[in-house]
Amino acid sequence: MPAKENLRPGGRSARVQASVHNAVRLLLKTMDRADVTIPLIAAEAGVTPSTIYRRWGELQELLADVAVERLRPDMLPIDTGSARGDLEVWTEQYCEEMSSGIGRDMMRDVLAAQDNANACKCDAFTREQIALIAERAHARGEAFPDIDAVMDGVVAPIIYRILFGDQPSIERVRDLVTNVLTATPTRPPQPVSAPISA
Amino acid sequence: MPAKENLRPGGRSARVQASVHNAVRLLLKTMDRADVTIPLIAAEAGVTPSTIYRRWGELQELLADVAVERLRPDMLPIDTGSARGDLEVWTEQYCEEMSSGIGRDMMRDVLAAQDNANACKCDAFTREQIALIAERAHARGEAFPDIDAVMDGVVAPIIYRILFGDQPSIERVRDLVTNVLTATPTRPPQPVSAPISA
DNA sequence: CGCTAAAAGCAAATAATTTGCGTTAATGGA
DNA sequence: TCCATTAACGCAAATTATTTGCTTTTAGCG
Repeated sequence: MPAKENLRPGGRSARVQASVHNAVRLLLKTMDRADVTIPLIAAEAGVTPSTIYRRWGELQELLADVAVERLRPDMLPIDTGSARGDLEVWTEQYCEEMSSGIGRDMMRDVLAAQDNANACKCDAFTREQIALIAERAHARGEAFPDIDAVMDGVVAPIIYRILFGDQPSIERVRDLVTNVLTATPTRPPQPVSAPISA
Repeated sequence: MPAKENLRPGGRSARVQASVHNAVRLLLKTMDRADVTIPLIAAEAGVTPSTIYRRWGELQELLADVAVERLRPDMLPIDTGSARGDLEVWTEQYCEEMSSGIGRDMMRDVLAAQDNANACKCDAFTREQIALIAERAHARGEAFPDIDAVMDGVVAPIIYRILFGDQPSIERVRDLVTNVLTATPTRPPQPVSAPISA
Protein backbone atom coordinates (compact mmCIF):
# COMPACT_ATOMS: atom_id res chain seq x y z
CA MET A 1 0.00 0.00 0.00
CA PRO A 2 2.64 2.49 -0.96
CA ALA A 3 1.84 6.05 -1.89
CA LYS A 4 3.22 5.69 -5.35
CA GLU A 5 2.56 6.94 -8.83
CA ASN A 6 -0.63 4.90 -9.05
CA LEU A 7 -2.66 7.68 -7.55
CA ARG A 8 -3.75 11.06 -8.73
CA PRO A 9 -0.55 12.84 -9.55
CA GLY A 10 -1.93 16.35 -9.75
CA GLY A 11 -2.99 19.20 -7.54
CA ARG A 12 -4.07 18.63 -4.01
CA SER A 13 -3.07 15.00 -3.77
CA ALA A 14 0.47 15.82 -4.79
CA ARG A 15 0.53 18.79 -2.46
CA VAL A 16 -0.53 16.63 0.46
CA GLN A 17 2.09 14.04 -0.33
CA ALA A 18 4.83 16.65 -0.54
CA SER A 19 3.66 18.31 2.62
CA VAL A 20 3.60 15.02 4.53
CA HIS A 21 7.03 14.03 3.27
CA ASN A 22 8.42 17.40 4.28
CA ALA A 23 6.86 17.10 7.69
CA VAL A 24 8.45 13.70 8.19
CA ARG A 25 11.87 14.96 7.14
CA LEU A 26 11.59 17.94 9.43
CA LEU A 27 10.45 15.92 12.42
CA LEU A 28 13.14 13.30 11.93
CA LYS A 29 15.72 16.07 12.06
CA THR A 30 14.16 17.66 15.12
CA MET A 31 13.38 14.73 17.37
CA ASP A 32 13.96 11.11 18.21
CA ARG A 33 12.37 8.78 15.68
CA ALA A 34 10.63 6.85 18.45
CA ASP A 35 8.63 9.97 19.26
CA VAL A 36 7.48 10.63 15.72
CA THR A 37 3.82 9.67 15.40
CA ILE A 38 1.27 9.95 12.65
CA PRO A 39 -0.86 12.54 14.46
CA LEU A 40 2.28 14.62 14.95
CA ILE A 41 3.21 14.40 11.30
CA ALA A 42 -0.34 15.25 10.31
CA ALA A 43 -0.31 18.35 12.50
CA GLU A 44 3.04 19.46 11.12
CA ALA A 45 1.89 18.86 7.55
CA GLY A 46 -1.45 20.53 8.07
CA VAL A 47 -3.53 17.52 7.10
CA THR A 48 -5.79 15.28 9.12
CA PRO A 49 -4.36 12.04 10.47
CA SER A 50 -6.92 9.92 8.68
CA THR A 51 -5.53 11.06 5.37
CA ILE A 52 -2.18 9.59 6.28
CA TYR A 53 -3.69 6.41 7.65
CA ARG A 54 -5.66 5.88 4.48
CA ARG A 55 -2.79 6.58 2.14
CA TRP A 56 0.07 4.87 3.91
CA GLY A 57 -1.56 2.53 6.38
CA GLU A 58 1.15 2.64 8.99
CA LEU A 59 4.01 4.85 10.05
CA GLN A 60 6.47 2.21 8.86
CA GLU A 61 5.28 2.49 5.26
CA LEU A 62 5.41 6.25 5.31
CA LEU A 63 8.91 6.25 6.74
CA ALA A 64 10.00 3.76 4.10
CA ASP A 65 8.49 5.97 1.44
CA VAL A 66 10.36 9.00 2.66
CA ALA A 67 13.58 7.08 3.18
CA VAL A 68 13.70 5.69 -0.34
CA GLU A 69 13.46 9.18 -1.75
CA ARG A 70 16.40 10.27 0.36
CA LEU A 71 18.38 7.23 -0.75
CA ARG A 72 17.88 8.06 -4.41
CA PRO A 73 21.27 9.09 -5.80
CA ASP A 74 21.29 12.80 -6.57
CA MET A 75 24.40 12.86 -8.70
CA LEU A 76 26.43 10.88 -11.22
CA PRO A 77 29.38 8.88 -9.93
CA ILE A 78 32.49 11.06 -10.00
CA ASP A 79 34.64 10.53 -13.09
CA THR A 80 38.21 10.00 -11.97
CA GLY A 81 39.51 8.88 -15.33
CA SER A 82 39.79 5.17 -14.55
CA ALA A 83 37.44 2.37 -13.66
CA ARG A 84 39.32 1.56 -10.49
CA GLY A 85 39.30 5.17 -9.38
CA ASP A 86 35.62 5.57 -10.18
CA LEU A 87 34.65 2.46 -8.28
CA GLU A 88 36.87 3.27 -5.30
CA VAL A 89 35.58 6.78 -4.91
CA TRP A 90 31.98 5.79 -5.41
CA THR A 91 32.26 2.90 -2.97
CA GLU A 92 33.84 4.99 -0.25
CA GLN A 93 31.19 7.64 -0.57
CA TYR A 94 28.42 5.05 -0.63
CA CYS A 95 29.81 3.35 2.42
CA GLU A 96 30.15 6.58 4.33
CA GLU A 97 26.63 7.63 3.48
CA MET A 98 25.13 4.30 4.46
CA SER A 99 27.13 3.92 7.67
CA SER A 100 26.04 7.26 9.02
CA GLY A 101 23.24 7.30 11.55
CA ILE A 102 20.87 8.75 8.98
CA GLY A 103 21.82 6.20 6.35
CA ARG A 104 21.35 3.31 8.73
CA ASP A 105 17.99 4.61 9.85
CA MET A 106 16.81 5.06 6.31
CA MET A 107 17.91 1.59 5.36
CA ARG A 108 16.17 0.19 8.41
CA ASP A 109 13.00 2.04 7.48
CA VAL A 110 13.10 0.67 3.97
CA LEU A 111 13.67 -2.90 5.12
CA ALA A 112 11.18 -2.79 7.97
CA ALA A 113 8.22 -2.02 5.73
CA GLN A 114 5.88 -4.87 4.85
CA ASP A 115 6.04 -3.87 1.25
CA ASN A 116 9.51 -4.58 -0.12
CA ALA A 117 9.06 -2.54 -3.29
CA ASN A 118 11.11 0.21 -1.71
CA ALA A 119 13.94 -2.15 -0.94
CA CYS A 120 13.98 -3.24 -4.57
CA LYS A 121 14.14 0.40 -5.58
CA CYS A 122 17.20 0.95 -3.45
CA ASP A 123 18.88 -2.02 -5.05
CA ALA A 124 18.00 -0.62 -8.46
CA PHE A 125 19.47 2.78 -7.59
CA THR A 126 22.74 1.19 -6.63
CA ARG A 127 22.86 -0.97 -9.73
CA GLU A 128 22.25 2.06 -11.92
CA GLN A 129 25.17 3.89 -10.39
CA ILE A 130 27.46 0.94 -10.90
CA ALA A 131 26.16 0.48 -14.43
CA LEU A 132 27.16 4.06 -15.18
CA ILE A 133 30.67 3.40 -13.95
CA ALA A 134 30.77 0.22 -16.02
CA GLU A 135 29.59 2.00 -19.15
CA ARG A 136 32.22 4.64 -18.70
CA ALA A 137 34.84 1.95 -18.27
CA HIS A 138 33.75 0.19 -21.43
CA ALA A 139 33.64 3.45 -23.36
CA ARG A 140 37.27 3.96 -22.33
CA GLY A 141 38.10 0.44 -23.46
CA GLU A 142 38.65 -0.82 -19.92
CA ALA A 143 37.46 -4.19 -18.66
CA PHE A 144 34.91 -4.14 -15.88
CA PRO A 145 33.22 -6.87 -13.85
CA ASP A 146 29.56 -7.73 -14.15
CA ILE A 147 27.19 -5.62 -12.11
CA ASP A 148 26.27 -8.72 -10.13
CA ALA A 149 29.91 -9.32 -9.26
CA VAL A 150 30.18 -5.79 -7.89
CA MET A 151 26.93 -6.14 -5.98
CA ASP A 152 28.07 -9.43 -4.44
CA GLY A 153 31.67 -8.45 -3.91
CA VAL A 154 31.40 -4.85 -2.77
CA VAL A 155 27.89 -3.66 -2.02
CA ALA A 156 26.57 -6.73 -0.20
CA PRO A 157 29.47 -7.00 2.28
CA ILE A 158 29.22 -3.31 3.10
CA ILE A 159 25.48 -3.41 3.66
CA TYR A 160 25.64 -6.66 5.59
CA ARG A 161 28.17 -5.20 7.99
CA ILE A 162 26.23 -2.03 8.49
CA LEU A 163 23.01 -3.89 9.16
CA PHE A 164 24.47 -6.53 11.41
CA GLY A 165 26.55 -4.35 13.65
CA ASP A 166 29.98 -3.92 12.15
CA GLN A 167 31.15 -0.61 10.80
CA PRO A 168 33.12 -1.45 7.65
CA SER A 169 36.50 0.27 7.69
CA ILE A 170 37.93 2.24 4.80
CA GLU A 171 40.70 -0.32 4.40
CA ARG A 172 38.23 -3.17 4.20
CA VAL A 173 36.22 -1.32 1.59
CA ARG A 174 39.32 -0.72 -0.49
CA ASP A 175 40.14 -4.41 -0.29
CA LEU A 176 36.69 -5.31 -1.49
CA VAL A 177 37.08 -3.08 -4.51
CA THR A 178 40.54 -4.45 -5.25
CA ASN A 179 39.31 -8.00 -4.99
CA VAL A 180 36.38 -7.52 -7.30
CA LEU A 181 38.58 -5.80 -9.88
CA THR A 182 41.32 -8.41 -9.79
CA ALA A 183 40.21 -11.73 -8.34
CA THR A 184 36.89 -12.01 -10.17
CA PRO A 185 36.53 -12.67 -13.87
CA THR A 186 36.13 -9.35 -15.63
CA ARG A 187 34.03 -8.82 -18.67
CA PRO A 188 36.02 -7.58 -21.64
CA PRO A 189 35.10 -4.14 -22.93
CA GLN A 190 32.00 -4.39 -25.06
CA PRO A 191 29.64 -1.97 -26.78
CA VAL A 192 27.00 -0.54 -24.48
CA SER A 193 24.13 -0.08 -26.88
CA ALA A 194 25.78 0.60 -30.20
CA PRO A 195 29.17 -0.68 -31.34
CA ILE A 196 31.94 1.80 -30.60
CA SER A 197 32.83 2.15 -34.24
CA ALA A 198 29.84 1.20 -36.32
CA MET B 1 15.30 -2.13 26.08
CA PRO B 2 15.51 -5.81 25.23
CA ALA B 3 14.07 -8.50 27.45
CA LYS B 4 17.43 -10.05 28.01
CA GLU B 5 19.40 -11.77 30.72
CA ASN B 6 19.71 -8.55 32.71
CA LEU B 7 16.44 -9.20 34.49
CA ARG B 8 15.38 -11.65 37.11
CA PRO B 9 15.99 -15.02 35.54
CA GLY B 10 13.95 -17.10 37.92
CA GLY B 11 10.39 -18.15 38.53
CA ARG B 12 7.55 -15.93 37.49
CA SER B 13 9.53 -13.58 35.31
CA ALA B 14 10.90 -16.44 33.26
CA ARG B 15 7.47 -18.02 33.06
CA VAL B 16 5.96 -14.82 31.74
CA GLN B 17 8.69 -14.48 29.15
CA ALA B 18 8.23 -18.03 27.95
CA SER B 19 4.48 -17.65 27.87
CA VAL B 20 4.67 -14.44 25.86
CA HIS B 21 7.17 -15.92 23.43
CA ASN B 22 4.96 -18.94 22.92
CA ALA B 23 1.96 -16.74 22.37
CA VAL B 24 3.81 -14.78 19.71
CA ARG B 25 4.94 -17.92 17.92
CA LEU B 26 1.44 -19.34 18.00
CA LEU B 27 -0.20 -16.16 16.74
CA LEU B 28 2.34 -15.72 13.96
CA LYS B 29 1.48 -19.21 12.75
CA THR B 30 -2.24 -18.60 13.00
CA MET B 31 -2.70 -15.16 11.51
CA ASP B 32 -1.29 -12.38 9.42
CA ARG B 33 1.54 -10.54 11.15
CA ALA B 34 -0.15 -7.19 10.53
CA ASP B 35 -3.01 -8.27 12.78
CA VAL B 36 -0.85 -9.36 15.69
CA THR B 37 -1.12 -6.76 18.44
CA ILE B 38 0.23 -6.55 21.95
CA PRO B 39 -3.19 -6.80 23.62
CA LEU B 40 -3.82 -9.94 21.58
CA ILE B 41 -0.52 -11.48 22.57
CA ALA B 42 -1.17 -10.58 26.18
CA ALA B 43 -4.56 -12.27 26.12
CA GLU B 44 -3.11 -15.39 24.51
CA ALA B 45 -0.25 -15.49 27.00
CA GLY B 46 -2.48 -14.83 29.98
CA VAL B 47 -0.67 -11.70 31.12
CA THR B 48 -1.73 -8.09 31.15
CA PRO B 49 -0.70 -5.88 28.23
CA SER B 50 1.14 -3.44 30.46
CA THR B 51 3.58 -6.17 31.39
CA ILE B 52 4.56 -6.53 27.76
CA TYR B 53 4.73 -2.80 27.22
CA ARG B 54 7.01 -2.38 30.19
CA ARG B 55 9.32 -5.24 29.30
CA TRP B 56 9.59 -4.85 25.57
CA GLY B 57 8.39 -1.33 24.86
CA GLU B 58 6.99 -2.01 21.43
CA LEU B 59 5.77 -4.92 19.37
CA GLN B 60 8.81 -4.56 17.13
CA GLU B 61 11.20 -5.33 19.97
CA LEU B 62 9.20 -8.31 21.09
CA LEU B 63 9.05 -9.69 17.58
CA ALA B 64 12.80 -9.21 17.22
CA ASP B 65 13.32 -11.00 20.49
CA VAL B 66 11.27 -13.97 19.40
CA ALA B 67 12.79 -14.00 15.94
CA VAL B 68 16.37 -14.13 17.16
CA GLU B 69 15.57 -17.20 19.21
CA ARG B 70 14.17 -18.91 16.18
CA LEU B 71 17.21 -17.95 14.16
CA ARG B 72 19.56 -19.52 16.69
CA PRO B 73 21.09 -22.60 15.04
CA ASP B 74 19.75 -25.75 16.64
CA MET B 75 22.31 -28.16 15.26
CA LEU B 76 25.95 -28.49 14.28
CA PRO B 77 26.85 -28.09 10.62
CA ILE B 78 26.66 -31.46 8.90
CA ASP B 79 30.01 -33.20 8.59
CA THR B 80 30.44 -34.31 4.99
CA GLY B 81 34.10 -35.23 5.32
CA SER B 82 35.53 -32.23 3.48
CA ALA B 83 35.63 -28.50 3.98
CA ARG B 84 34.09 -27.81 0.61
CA GLY B 85 31.28 -30.25 1.21
CA ASP B 86 30.62 -28.88 4.69
CA LEU B 87 30.48 -25.32 3.48
CA GLU B 88 28.35 -26.15 0.46
CA VAL B 89 25.78 -28.08 2.43
CA TRP B 90 25.66 -25.56 5.23
CA THR B 91 25.33 -22.64 2.82
CA GLU B 92 22.53 -24.23 0.86
CA GLN B 93 20.60 -24.99 4.00
CA TYR B 94 21.22 -21.52 5.39
CA CYS B 95 20.09 -19.92 2.17
CA GLU B 96 16.95 -22.00 1.98
CA GLU B 97 16.05 -21.25 5.55
CA MET B 98 16.59 -17.53 5.17
CA SER B 99 14.82 -17.24 1.82
CA SER B 100 11.65 -18.83 3.10
CA GLY B 101 8.81 -16.56 4.07
CA ILE B 102 9.39 -17.27 7.73
CA GLY B 103 13.11 -16.65 7.48
CA ARG B 104 12.60 -13.36 5.70
CA ASP B 105 10.05 -12.22 8.24
CA MET B 106 12.31 -13.13 11.12
CA MET B 107 15.21 -11.29 9.59
CA ARG B 108 13.02 -8.29 8.95
CA ASP B 109 11.87 -8.33 12.55
CA VAL B 110 15.42 -8.47 13.81
CA LEU B 111 16.57 -5.61 11.59
CA ALA B 112 13.52 -3.44 12.17
CA ALA B 113 14.05 -3.21 15.92
CA GLN B 114 15.58 -0.03 17.30
CA ASP B 115 17.97 -2.08 19.33
CA ASN B 116 20.44 -3.79 17.02
CA ALA B 117 21.74 -6.19 19.66
CA ASN B 118 19.61 -8.90 18.14
CA ALA B 119 21.08 -8.32 14.71
CA CYS B 120 24.55 -8.66 16.19
CA LYS B 121 23.47 -11.92 17.77
CA CYS B 122 22.38 -13.30 14.41
CA ASP B 123 25.71 -12.38 12.93
CA ALA B 124 27.44 -14.12 15.83
CA PHE B 125 25.36 -17.27 15.32
CA THR B 126 26.40 -17.46 11.70
CA ARG B 127 30.04 -16.85 12.49
CA GLU B 128 29.99 -19.61 15.08
CA GLN B 129 28.65 -22.09 12.58
CA ILE B 130 31.30 -21.16 10.06
CA ALA B 131 33.96 -21.28 12.74
CA LEU B 132 32.95 -24.86 13.49
CA ILE B 133 33.34 -25.80 9.87
CA ALA B 134 36.71 -24.06 9.81
CA GLU B 135 37.90 -25.85 12.91
CA ARG B 136 36.90 -29.16 11.45
CA ALA B 137 38.75 -28.32 8.27
CA HIS B 138 41.87 -27.41 10.19
CA ALA B 139 41.64 -30.54 12.30
CA ARG B 140 41.61 -32.52 9.06
CA GLY B 141 44.62 -30.58 7.83
CA GLU B 142 42.64 -28.73 5.18
CA ALA B 143 43.10 -25.05 4.38
CA PHE B 144 40.11 -22.81 5.00
CA PRO B 145 39.47 -19.13 4.42
CA ASP B 146 39.09 -16.58 7.21
CA ILE B 147 35.66 -16.30 8.73
CA ASP B 148 35.47 -12.74 7.45
CA ALA B 149 36.16 -13.90 3.92
CA VAL B 150 33.27 -16.35 4.16
CA MET B 151 30.99 -13.73 5.65
CA ASP B 152 31.84 -11.26 2.89
CA GLY B 153 31.95 -13.77 0.09
CA VAL B 154 29.05 -16.06 0.88
CA VAL B 155 26.80 -14.88 3.68
CA ALA B 156 26.60 -11.18 2.80
CA PRO B 157 25.60 -11.70 -0.85
CA ILE B 158 22.92 -14.18 0.14
CA ILE B 159 21.44 -11.94 2.79
CA TYR B 160 21.66 -8.86 0.61
CA ARG B 161 19.73 -10.55 -2.16
CA ILE B 162 17.07 -11.84 0.18
CA LEU B 163 16.59 -8.46 1.79
CA PHE B 164 16.62 -6.44 -1.38
CA GLY B 165 14.28 -8.50 -3.44
CA ASP B 166 16.25 -11.14 -5.29
CA GLN B 167 15.94 -14.80 -4.47
CA PRO B 168 19.46 -16.21 -4.69
CA SER B 169 19.51 -19.32 -6.87
CA ILE B 170 21.18 -22.57 -5.89
CA GLU B 171 23.68 -22.17 -8.71
CA ARG B 172 24.61 -18.70 -7.57
CA VAL B 173 25.09 -19.94 -4.04
CA ARG B 174 27.36 -22.73 -5.23
CA ASP B 175 29.40 -20.22 -7.19
CA LEU B 176 29.82 -18.08 -4.12
CA VAL B 177 31.15 -21.03 -2.18
CA THR B 178 33.48 -22.04 -5.00
CA ASN B 179 34.81 -18.51 -5.29
CA VAL B 180 35.51 -18.10 -1.63
CA LEU B 181 37.30 -21.45 -1.51
CA THR B 182 39.43 -20.84 -4.58
CA ALA B 183 39.71 -17.18 -5.50
CA THR B 184 40.36 -15.80 -2.04
CA PRO B 185 43.53 -16.37 -0.08
CA THR B 186 43.04 -19.33 2.21
CA ARG B 187 44.57 -19.67 5.62
CA PRO B 188 46.87 -22.66 5.93
CA PRO B 189 45.83 -25.34 8.38
CA GLN B 190 46.75 -24.31 11.89
CA PRO B 191 46.17 -25.67 15.37
CA VAL B 192 42.84 -24.63 16.82
CA SER B 193 43.67 -24.60 20.49
CA ALA B 194 46.25 -27.36 20.84
CA PRO B 195 48.63 -28.70 18.19
CA ILE B 196 47.17 -31.64 16.29
CA SER B 197 49.78 -34.06 17.60
CA ALA B 198 51.15 -32.72 20.84
C1' DC C 1 -18.29 23.47 -18.33
C1' DG C 2 -20.21 19.97 -15.94
C1' DC C 3 -19.81 14.76 -14.41
C1' DT C 4 -17.68 11.20 -11.82
C1' DA C 5 -15.07 9.35 -8.59
C1' DA C 6 -10.74 9.59 -6.02
C1' DA C 7 -8.85 11.79 -2.27
C1' DA C 8 -9.34 14.79 1.72
C1' DG C 9 -11.73 16.55 5.92
C1' DC C 10 -14.39 15.92 10.05
C1' DA C 11 -16.02 13.70 14.11
C1' DA C 12 -17.58 9.80 16.62
C1' DA C 13 -16.39 5.17 17.94
C1' DT C 14 -13.00 1.89 18.94
C1' DA C 15 -8.52 0.25 20.16
C1' DA C 16 -3.90 0.72 21.79
C1' DT C 17 -0.60 2.72 24.99
C1' DT C 18 0.86 4.96 29.20
C1' DT C 19 0.78 5.64 33.99
C1' DG C 20 -0.02 5.52 39.09
C1' DC C 21 -0.44 2.53 42.62
C1' DG C 22 -1.21 -1.73 45.17
C1' DT C 23 0.30 -6.76 45.18
C1' DT C 24 3.24 -10.72 44.36
C1' DA C 25 7.34 -13.17 44.61
C1' DA C 26 12.57 -13.58 43.37
C1' DT C 27 16.85 -12.65 45.49
C1' DG C 28 20.17 -12.11 49.01
C1' DG C 29 21.59 -11.69 53.74
C1' DA C 30 20.88 -12.75 58.77
C1' DT D 1 14.85 -20.94 57.30
C1' DC D 2 12.99 -16.56 57.61
C1' DC D 3 12.81 -11.73 56.69
C1' DA D 4 13.78 -7.41 54.13
C1' DT D 5 14.19 -5.45 49.77
C1' DT D 6 12.77 -4.45 45.43
C1' DA D 7 12.02 -6.01 40.58
C1' DA D 8 8.31 -7.42 38.06
C1' DC D 9 3.46 -8.06 37.71
C1' DG D 10 -1.66 -6.92 37.75
C1' DC D 11 -5.31 -3.69 37.61
C1' DA D 12 -7.78 0.27 36.22
C1' DA D 13 -8.02 5.01 34.91
C1' DA D 14 -6.25 8.44 31.75
C1' DT D 15 -4.35 9.43 27.54
C1' DT D 16 -3.35 8.83 22.83
C1' DA D 17 -3.61 6.53 18.44
C1' DT D 18 -6.37 4.28 14.88
C1' DT D 19 -10.53 3.14 12.38
C1' DT D 20 -14.70 4.24 10.23
C1' DG D 21 -18.99 6.40 8.31
C1' DC D 22 -20.19 10.27 6.17
C1' DT D 23 -19.60 14.85 3.85
C1' DT D 24 -16.96 18.00 1.08
C1' DT D 25 -13.47 19.14 -2.18
C1' DT D 26 -11.32 18.73 -6.52
C1' DA D 27 -8.48 16.18 -10.23
C1' DG D 28 -9.29 14.03 -14.51
C1' DC D 29 -11.98 13.76 -18.51
C1' DG D 30 -15.46 14.03 -22.05
